[in-house]
Amino acid sequence: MAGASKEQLRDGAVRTAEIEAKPLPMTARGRRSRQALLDAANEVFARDGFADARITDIADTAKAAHGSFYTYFSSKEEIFVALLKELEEDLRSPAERNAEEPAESEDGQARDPYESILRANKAYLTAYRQHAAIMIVWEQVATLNAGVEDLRREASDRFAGRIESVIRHWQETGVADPALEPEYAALALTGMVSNFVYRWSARGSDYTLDKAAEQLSLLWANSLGVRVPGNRA
Amino acid sequence: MAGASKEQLRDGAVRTAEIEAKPLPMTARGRRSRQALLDAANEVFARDGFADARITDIADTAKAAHGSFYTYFSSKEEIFVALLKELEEDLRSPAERNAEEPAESEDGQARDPYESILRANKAYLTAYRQHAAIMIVWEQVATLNAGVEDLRREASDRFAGRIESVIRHWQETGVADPALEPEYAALALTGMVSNFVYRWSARGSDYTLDKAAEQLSLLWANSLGVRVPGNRA
Amino acid sequence: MAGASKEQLRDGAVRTAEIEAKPLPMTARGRRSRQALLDAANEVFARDGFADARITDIADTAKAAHGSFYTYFSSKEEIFVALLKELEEDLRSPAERNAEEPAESEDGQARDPYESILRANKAYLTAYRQHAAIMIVWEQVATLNAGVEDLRREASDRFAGRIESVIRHWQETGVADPALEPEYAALALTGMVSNFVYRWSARGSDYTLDKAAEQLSLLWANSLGVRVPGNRA
Amino acid sequence: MAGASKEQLRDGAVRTAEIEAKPLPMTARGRRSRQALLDAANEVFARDGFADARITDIADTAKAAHGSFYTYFSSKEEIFVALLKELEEDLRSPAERNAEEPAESEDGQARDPYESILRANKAYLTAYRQHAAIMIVWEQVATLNAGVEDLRREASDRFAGRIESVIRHWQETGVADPALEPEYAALALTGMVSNFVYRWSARGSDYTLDKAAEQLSLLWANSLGVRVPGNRA
DNA sequence: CATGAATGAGACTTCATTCAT
DNA sequence: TATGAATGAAGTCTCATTCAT
Repeated sequence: MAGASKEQLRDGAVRTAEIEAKPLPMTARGRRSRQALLDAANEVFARDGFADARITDIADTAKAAHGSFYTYFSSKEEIFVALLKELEEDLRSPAERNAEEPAESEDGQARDPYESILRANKAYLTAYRQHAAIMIVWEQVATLNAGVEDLRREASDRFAGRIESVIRHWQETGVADPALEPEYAALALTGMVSNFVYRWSARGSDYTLDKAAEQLSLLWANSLGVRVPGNRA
Repeated sequence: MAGASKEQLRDGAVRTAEIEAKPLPMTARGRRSRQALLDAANEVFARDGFADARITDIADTAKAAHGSFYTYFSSKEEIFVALLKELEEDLRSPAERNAEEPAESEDGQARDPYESILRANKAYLTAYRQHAAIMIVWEQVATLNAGVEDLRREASDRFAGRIESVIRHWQETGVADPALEPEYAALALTGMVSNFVYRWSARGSDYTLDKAAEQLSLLWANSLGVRVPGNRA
Repeated sequence: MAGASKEQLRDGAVRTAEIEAKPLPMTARGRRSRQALLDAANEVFARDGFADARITDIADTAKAAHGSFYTYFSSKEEIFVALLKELEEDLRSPAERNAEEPAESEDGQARDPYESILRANKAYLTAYRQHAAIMIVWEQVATLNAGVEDLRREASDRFAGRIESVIRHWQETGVADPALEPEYAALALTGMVSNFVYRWSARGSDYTLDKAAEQLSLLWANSLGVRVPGNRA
Repeated sequence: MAGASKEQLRDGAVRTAEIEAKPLPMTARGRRSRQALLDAANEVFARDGFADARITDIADTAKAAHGSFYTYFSSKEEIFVALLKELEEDLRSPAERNAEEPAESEDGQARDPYESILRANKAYLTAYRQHAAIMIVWEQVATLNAGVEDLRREASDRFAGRIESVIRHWQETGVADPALEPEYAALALTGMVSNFVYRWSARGSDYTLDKAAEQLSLLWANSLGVRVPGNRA
C-alpha cells in the first residue's frame, strides 16, 4: 500500500497541509547532497527540457539513490523552482549590478545614454548566454505553471520597469522621442533583446556577442531617438 | 506521456521530419473524421501544451474512439505537424498576402515606408492574436523536435528574410540607417514584435491592438531611421 | 513524465473533477473482464485484508495486465466499494427476504416469536459464514473510510431498525419485557450476533451453526422475555 | 508501509510472538525516550490505525530522530505489542480488580447477581471508553498478526472464561437458565457488550454510560434468567 | 545514545499503442 | 473504418531500515 492509499482513505484532511516545502538540511553533508541534486537538475533540465527530465536521471547524475531526491524536494516542480531561485541570484549580479552603478563614468561625467544601453545589453547577453539552456527551459515552463510564470514575470518586469523609468527620464530631459509610450517601449525593447538571444541560442548561430550587442544597442538607441556617437546626424 | 514519448521525441529529432506515413482518407466520412481529430488536437494542444496533451483527450474531444486516432495519424508528433501545416495556410493568407502586395498604393505612388511597417505589424498582430495559444505551443515545441523546429525556422526566416531585403533596399535608397546590419536588424525587429505579442497574450494585458501596432511601428521606424509622418524632425 | 506531473503543473483545476467513477463497460467482453477483477478482488481482500492487498495481485488473479485494472476502477478503494455493493445484494437475499416474509406460518397461525428469532439468526449466520472473510475485512476498513463506514452503518442500521420495531411490537402485545429500551436492545442484540459470528470465524472454532443459532436465539428470547417453547416456565 | 511491511506481517504470523529483542534501557534518559515513543505510538496508532501508522510519525511525535526508534524497538509490530502490554495493565486494574473482589457485599451477604453484572458492565464500559481508539485498532490488527491475536484472545478469553464459570455456578445454584451452554453464552454476552461499546464509540452516539450499562445488564440478566430487582415477575 | 541523512525495494498510475470484433 | 478493451513499459513516490558522525 505505497503512498496514495493513506491520503485517499482519510480524505486527505489529516496530513495533506498544502505543499509543505522540505526543510533545508541541517548538516554539512546534507547541504552537499542537496547542492549536488540542484547541480544535477540544472544539467538534466538543460539537456532534456522540463517535461522529459526524469527524477531518476537527476538522482543518478547527482550520484544519489532515487529516494534521496525526496529527502530534499518533493517533486520535479519544486526542484525546478529552487533551481530558478538560485539562478536568479546569478543573473542579478552581472545584469543588475551594472544597472545599479552610478550614472556617471569614471571621469565624473554623466554617462552617455548610448553607452548605458550598450553596457546593459552586453551584460544581459553575457548572462543569458552563460545560462542559455536553462533559461530556454524556464521560458518553456513559464506557460505551464503559475509559480514559475510568476517568477519569470517578476524577473522580466523588474527589468522592463527599470527601462521604463529610464525612458521616461530621457523623455523629460529631451533625449528620447516624446511620441513613445514608455510602457510599450520598455516591454518591446527588452523583449527584442531577450527574443534575439533566445533565437540566437536555439540555432547555433555564429553572431558574435559584441556585434550582437552593438547592433541591438543601435536599434534600441535609434528607436528611442537617442543619439549614437559616430553615427550619421 | 508514458515512456515511449521521450524516445520518440529524441528519435524524432533525427528521423521525424518527413514521416507522414498515413495516406489521406478516401471517403468523405474518413475526411470528416480526420478533420475532427485535427480540430480536437488544436483545442487540446492549445489548452494543455504539447507535452501534456494526451491522445486520449484528442480522440475524446473529436468524439472518436481511441483506436480511430491511429487510422489517420501515427503519433502525437504527426498530428501536431499536420496541424501546423494547416495553420500556416491561415497565417500566410492575412499576414503575408499583405506583404506580397505591390509596394505601391492604389494611386500608383510608392507606398510610404512607415505605412508599410504599420500595415505589416497590424496584420501580424491580428493573425497571431487569433491563434495565440497554438502559436505559443509551437514556440515551445520548437526546441524539442527537429521537424517542428524546421517548420518554425522556415516560417520566421521567411518573414525575417523579407524584412531583411526591405531594409537593405531602404538603406540603398537612403531611407534607412546604413550603420545597421540588415540580418541582425531583421531578426531583432521581427523578434521584438513576436515577443511582444507573446507576452501580451500570456498576461491578460489590456493594450489595444491598434495602440500596440502603432507603438511597435514607431519603434521599428525609428530604429531603422525611417521618417515617421507627423513626428518630430 | 508519468502521471502526477500534469495535475501538479496545472493546479489540478482542469481535469480533476472529483472522483469520476469509471463507466461500466459497454461490451460483453468488457463486462467479463470487470467481473473477473471483482472476483479476484474478493479473493485477494479476503486473503490479505485491505491494507495488504495489492492491485498487482488482483490483476494477476484476474489474469489481466496491471493496466487493465485501471480500465474499470481507479483505486483499491473503488473496487472495494464496488465489491461491497455486490455483496450487499447477496446478503439481502437470504438474510432479509426471510424477515420480509409474512409473520404467519404456513398453517395460517401467527408465527411463534421464538421461531421468528431462530429463523432470522440462522439466516444471518448462514449468510455471514458464506462471506465471512470479506465481512471481516469490511468491518476493519469501516473505521478507516467514510464511504465504507456509511455502507456498513446503513446495512446494520437497517437490520437493527427492523429488530427495534419488532421489539416495540412485542412490548405492545405484552410478549416482551417493557423495561427494555427497544433502541438499545436492538443495537445490543444484533451486535451480539454479529460479534459472535465474527469471533467464531476468526478463530477456527468448532461450534456448529445449528447449535450456535439455537443458543443465540435462546439468549435473545430470554433477554426480551419471549417465551421459549419447551423451556422451563 | 512500503513493501517490507507485508512480509513482516506474514512472517510475523509465524515468528513474531516472542521476539522483543531490544533490552530495556539502562539509563533514566533512555527510559524517558522509550516512554516518549510509546506514548507517541499510542497517539499515532489511535489516529491512523495500524497499517497507516508510520514510524516516521511516531518518532516525530515523540520528538525523537527517526533512527532513535530503532534503539528501543525493532519494528512497528514490536512497539505495538509493547503498547498493548502497557494497556492491559490499565485495563486489568479497573475492569478486573472489580471482578476479583469477594462475591459478598460489605454487609456479609452474598452479592446480588444482577448487581454483579451491572458493576462488571459499568467497569468494562468505563475502561473501554477511555481507551476506545486504541482498542479498536487492537481489534483490527488481531486478524493480521498472530502475536497480537494471541494477546487479544487471551484477554477476552480470560474475561469470557470468568463469565463462563459464573454462569455455570449460577446454573448449579438454580439462578440461571439450565438450557444455556455456558461457553456459548459467555462468548455471546461478552461479545454483546464489547460490540455495543465499539459501535457506540464509532458513531458519536449520545447514549449515556449509565443508561447503557443498565440496559445491557438487563438484557444480560434476562437472557440468563437472573432475576432483576424491581422488574416484573 | 542521539541524530538525521542515505538507501532501495516495492507499489501505484498513466497512457501510447496494438488488436480483436 | 470504427470501436473500445488490453497491454505493459516507464516513471513517480513512500517509508522501513541502516549507517556514519
